[in-house]
Amino acid sequence: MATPSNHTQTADETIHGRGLRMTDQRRAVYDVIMGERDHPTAVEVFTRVRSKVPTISLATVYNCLDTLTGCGLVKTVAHERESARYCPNLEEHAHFFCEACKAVTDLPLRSRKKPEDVWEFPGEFAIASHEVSFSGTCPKCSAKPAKSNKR
Amino acid sequence: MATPSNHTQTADETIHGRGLRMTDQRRAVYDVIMGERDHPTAVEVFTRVRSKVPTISLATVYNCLDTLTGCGLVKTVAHERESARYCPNLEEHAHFFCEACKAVTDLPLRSRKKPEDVWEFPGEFAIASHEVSFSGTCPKCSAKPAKSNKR
DNA sequence: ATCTAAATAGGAATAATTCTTGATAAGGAC
DNA sequence: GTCCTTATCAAGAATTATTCCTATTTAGAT
Repeated sequence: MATPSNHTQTADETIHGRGLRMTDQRRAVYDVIMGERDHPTAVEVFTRVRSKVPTISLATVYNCLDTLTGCGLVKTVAHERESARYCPNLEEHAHFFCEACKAVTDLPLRSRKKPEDVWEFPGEFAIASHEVSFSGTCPKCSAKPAKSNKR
Repeated sequence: MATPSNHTQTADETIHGRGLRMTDQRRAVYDVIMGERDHPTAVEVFTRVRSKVPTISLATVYNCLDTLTGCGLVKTVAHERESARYCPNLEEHAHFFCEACKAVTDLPLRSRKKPEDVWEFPGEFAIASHEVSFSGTCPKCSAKPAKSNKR
């Protein structure tokens, strides 16, 4: 029982449940994503993981991210044509992308609301998933005196 | 006044309004997108436009698409990490991507509904735009006896 | 300790898009 | 109409993110 870390335990179980192994690389990638909840890109994950596992390759980071998302431990966030980002929040939520500071904020679903209530489906569509992203200016950047961004 | 075509006129005006020219290439690209409302990719547009302007290059198609979206005549549709698609529907709407037949369907906003009502914004976010995409199976594909897709 | 399949590192390959550059063309000044 | 300026174009090179390939390593089972 020697100080078991709470979430890693469950992740181990999930991975083993799929007949896969929790390797150092996978754990390090998972810990990076759980650690800073700032939606890093694969390259950002790579950079951070290197401090723990200096020999890891970018390809392995991509592999680990695939495995983790395949197991449902991490979610991929796509926004326009930018690099994919990774998110540890498994609750249903949307994302806000600040055009000024590039920060990504999670937007939880309001209680009792469903995305299907807002758009009209012309027929019997079977919804498997959805992705919602807002862009604009976040509170922090709105407050600032315009931030020398444009120009 | 000799038989003015309805939408092209407005597009011309919009483009001229920005100090740009309505060239053969731009018109051809615009007409392709307005013609078949099936959300083609840049390469698909390129292929179709070639029948009208056989010397056009893919780079020019990309340039024209940029110009048209910049003028607000066409909208870009991003879905996961796939090629961008282009859409002539300027009304606020979401998209449904059928995983079986790859068709993209426009989903109009229900009246008096707003996407902001569904997700919670933790602070004063200034929303400039949003993109919403659903994936799953469209009515046509749901009806079929499973379609030999997987496998 | 040995064996087998999974996983990794590293680099090559791919796909979509953007950039660069010299040539072409359109609209306005004269 | 001719000249000039600037926008636009075509073609291919370059870039970026991601995936693929393969020999080597490793974990877990026997």
